Amino acid sequence: MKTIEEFLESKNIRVTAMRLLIYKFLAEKLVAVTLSDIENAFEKADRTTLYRTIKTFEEKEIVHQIDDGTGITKYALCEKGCNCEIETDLHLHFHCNNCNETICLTEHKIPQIKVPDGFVSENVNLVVKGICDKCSGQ
Amino acid sequence: MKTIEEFLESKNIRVTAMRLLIYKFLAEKLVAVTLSDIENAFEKADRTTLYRTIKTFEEKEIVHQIDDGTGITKYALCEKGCNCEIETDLHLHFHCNNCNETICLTEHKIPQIKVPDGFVSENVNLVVKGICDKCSGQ
DNA sequence: ACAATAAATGCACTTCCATTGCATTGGTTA
DNA sequence: TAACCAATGCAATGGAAGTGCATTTATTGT
Ligand SMILES: [Mn+2]
Ligand SMILES: [Mn+2]
Ligand SMILES: [Zn+2]
Ligand SMILES: [Zn+2]
Repeated sequence: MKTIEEFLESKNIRVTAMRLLIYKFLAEKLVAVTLSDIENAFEKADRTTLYRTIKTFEEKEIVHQIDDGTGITKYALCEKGCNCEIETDLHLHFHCNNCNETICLTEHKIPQIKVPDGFVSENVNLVVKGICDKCSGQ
Repeated sequence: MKTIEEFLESKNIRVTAMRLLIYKFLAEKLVAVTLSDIENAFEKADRTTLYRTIKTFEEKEIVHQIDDGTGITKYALCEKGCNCEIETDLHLHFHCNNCNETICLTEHKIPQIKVPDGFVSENVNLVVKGICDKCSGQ
């Protein structure tokens, strides 16, 4: 079991106090978060630092960005099977219309989508909207 | 063959000069447009009017909104088979990474997506990105 | 240990798009 | 014609993303 420090270093991410905190914050969250969510969790920190930290995580491919259609970019830690570095083979995302939370369905792969002749598919964004398990009352 | 005026009235949209112009603009476009696109096409008109016109068209369900992941909302006229009033049965959209245009693939229905137990799927946003037929050089 | 260097952070500012309040215009109806 | 309501125009706001630059902090070489 690697420590978080070792993990970050293995991804060529310099370890700082702020980065550790943000990583832990993301790790204990079960849902995708916005920059504002992180901002609210760390009121003392500057927004730019949080922004650049998440961008660093994204570049180093330990976080992926999610466009769930709300207009606000969300982020989540990449998990085993996430494969976000590969443009194909992305998992799908679920956005709850009730609680407004967005979660990765890592194990749910996006089916092969047929496109008309002449079109070349490079990657796919698939967001299912509806009611999540917590909100569906069961 | 209904006139545009008759069509708008049948949808409970009051006919104005501006609305006719915008409707025709959308109708002759083969791709989804942004508010800025409309703005550039009608420099004399105020941005707010264009904005509210497109929102009216959306409410009255003759236009649907497209989130193609560029961060800028796009709009396109609903066509036969569009069914955008019904939350299910949406068609897919294609965004070209080369020319940056987004088009409706109205005839391409979104396959049924399985979600885990407890989750209820209400609708789906599916955007395929890649190279369009014009840009793929054929 | 110290100086030189590079990276991370903080602050201010900007840009872009979406959206709203309110005054004005214009068209419809009694 | 007067009254009314919808459409339009102008101005301002707000939210989110992104950037320039100064400062602090960490790393490296001597
Ligand atoms: Mn995900
Ligand atoms: Mn469409
Ligand atoms: Zn929910
Ligand atoms: Zn193209």
